[in-house]
Amino acid sequence: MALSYIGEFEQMVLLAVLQRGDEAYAVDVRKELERSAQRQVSRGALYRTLDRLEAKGYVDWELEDGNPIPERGGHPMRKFRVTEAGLEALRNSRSALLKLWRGLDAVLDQS
Amino acid sequence: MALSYIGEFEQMVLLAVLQRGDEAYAVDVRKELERSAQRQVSRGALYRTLDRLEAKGYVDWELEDGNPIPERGGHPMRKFRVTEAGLEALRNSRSALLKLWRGLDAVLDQS
DNA sequence: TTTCGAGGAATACATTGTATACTATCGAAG
DNA sequence: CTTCGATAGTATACAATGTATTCCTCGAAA
Repeated sequence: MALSYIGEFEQMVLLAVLQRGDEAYAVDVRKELERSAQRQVSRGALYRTLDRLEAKGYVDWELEDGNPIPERGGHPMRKFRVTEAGLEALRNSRSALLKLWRGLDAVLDQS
Repeated sequence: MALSYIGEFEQMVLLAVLQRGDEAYAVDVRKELERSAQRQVSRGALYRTLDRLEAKGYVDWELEDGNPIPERGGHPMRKFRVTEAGLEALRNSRSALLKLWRGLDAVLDQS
């Protein structure tokens, strides 16, 4: 199981974490996903995927530093970050897709 | 199961079929994949995926017209083609990824 | 007619995708 | 200080996808 496979949803979650920069709380990541991918994301689906990405070493997280207590109730919020390994995986996927898209713009571009 | 999900490998297989144009025999598709995605693809994996794509209506195929018999033994070769629904699915995936990549070039570009 | 190579199908199992239900914790209402 | 509701996260369960291994079938060469 050398280079573990990265699924499509995992890829999108990683990207959404990156997009959020310093504000990569699960809730924000979910909003980013629904906005960009135009699809519903259940909380369970997201947390499950984040856990798996963590197990692969593609993300890590810390409890927020500044204001330790979330706005209102609930568990302490985790702030996610993409690791170097995660970046590497993203680069690989992207590289492959770019190659496969090459020359197909006429068919794939939606105007 | 309204808009059925399209996995990453399915997406790549669709793209490889497109890339091959009129020569989209399974064998060629496999070569295209290994070349672009830099990864091994077992025959079983490919045929399984092609079958699923067919079940979703994303590809169809016909037995080759010109020379009806393969070069040497074996089953008749199937020539695959991406359907309009398949193109639609590809456009959706691509659109989502392009959105998620936006602004991350500095991190994602591998030189 | 036996062997061999090529294309494909069947089987089996691991990994991912996804929803639903559950737990815990805080602020506010009473 | 007890209850309620909202919020953040966890657990469980199952469907869909990813992937390899094995088997089958057909011609051609020997």
